[in-house]
Amino acid sequence: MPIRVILADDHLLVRQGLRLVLEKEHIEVLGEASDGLEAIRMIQELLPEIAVLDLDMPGLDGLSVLREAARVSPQTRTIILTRHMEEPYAVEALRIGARAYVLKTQASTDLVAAIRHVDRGEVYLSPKISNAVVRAFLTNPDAPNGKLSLRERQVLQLVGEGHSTKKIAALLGISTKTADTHRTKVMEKLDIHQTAGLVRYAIRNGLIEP
Amino acid sequence: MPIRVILADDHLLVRQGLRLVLEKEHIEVLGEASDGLEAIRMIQELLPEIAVLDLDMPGLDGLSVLREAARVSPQTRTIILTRHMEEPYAVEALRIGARAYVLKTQASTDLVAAIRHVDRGEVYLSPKISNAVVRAFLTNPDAPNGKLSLRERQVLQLVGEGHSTKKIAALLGISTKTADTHRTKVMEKLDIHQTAGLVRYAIRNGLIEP
DNA sequence: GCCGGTATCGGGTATCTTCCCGATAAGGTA
DNA sequence: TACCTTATCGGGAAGATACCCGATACCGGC
Repeated sequence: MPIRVILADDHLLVRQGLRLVLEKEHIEVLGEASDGLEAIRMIQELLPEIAVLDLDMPGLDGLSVLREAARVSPQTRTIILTRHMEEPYAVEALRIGARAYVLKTQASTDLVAAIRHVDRGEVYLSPKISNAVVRAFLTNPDAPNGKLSLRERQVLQLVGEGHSTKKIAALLGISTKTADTHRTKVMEKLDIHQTAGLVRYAIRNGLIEP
Repeated sequence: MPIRVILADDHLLVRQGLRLVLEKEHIEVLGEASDGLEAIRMIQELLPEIAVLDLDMPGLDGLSVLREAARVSPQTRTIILTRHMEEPYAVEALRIGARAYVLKTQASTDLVAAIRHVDRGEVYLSPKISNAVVRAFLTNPDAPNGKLSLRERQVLQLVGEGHSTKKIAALLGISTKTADTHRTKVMEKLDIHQTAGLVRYAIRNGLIEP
């Protein structure tokens, strides 16, 4: 039986290319998602062995999807696919439970290798990231980088994308008041007190694109 | 004789996926470049009919490659492949001489269509970008970037810096209502309708720092 | 001399933001 | 067990935003 995966990346062109790569290797692509929420729905419905998640997606980023995916389909293993070489991302991803971290700058064989390793229950890291991650784990076993909680980062990202609090609440499936609380918490923690400042912070920290 | 192209994108994984897509369509991929300088060397050596260039590349971005490519191989036609949907990028690219502008969020058939159109000497734009670009050309045939008046740019900059309308009015020595009118005008002209979007626009256009 | 763009100002309103106050529950840590 | 963080939800209020309507005035181009 072939390995069954879903692909989540906001670029259709990239998804279709990856699908060809994987199908050539007899890896079955059950579905494609263009944003985080769609990815979660798809994982919940299709229960794939493996989910390949882009780190930069509108609405919900890969790390947030990761956490939610573990809830709706614990047997699904996740692979983070990204252009970020900074190890904080990788460390955070692994901490949350990702089984592999693959750089988009690597060859497609790297993704295939990651899928095969993860399918066998192993953890896989792109060669270029390995050293940095191991070092990061050794030097700093706990304490990530951010003062913000995961939920707060999600809300911040959506604020940066221009969504209203009500819209954010709808996207995350929580009440407007809760979304507002998260937003307020973010402002308090960062000591930033207008939308414009939040947007600039989100851009500086790579949560969104300018 | 098949169409001969080179691919320039800093993500190997993406390049390899695209290569499969194109080869399936009997488009020959002469070479792949992972940065702007490599792309130029490759264009100079291989003289492809078409060069597919990512806009975000380390070292030299797609637009700069565009200019240089026209010098070293005038017969090579260029296609910009990007994740940016903002029309300023597209307008600038076309101004410099790109023959097509394809979004990564579109289907791979879109890139294939672009290559075929460009090979026939035509210009191709991703459907989602077309309207915006046409509008930009019609409403403003010249004028580099200045759709906004001086006063409007001042207000936009102050908005981006996080000031309230009242504060902006005070800083500029005008009434709150006037400042509000300018702000509204900016939103209308740019077709952006939340503060977050204005901030990102201001950053993209160098009005403020992230 | 008319038209378009810029700049100035105002009333009004629906929505959103920012910040108070409060609460419950789950989870890990000391 | 006691404590803290996180996440959830609510009422209320003051201010800001987004957009609707209107107006006057200057300036430059055709």
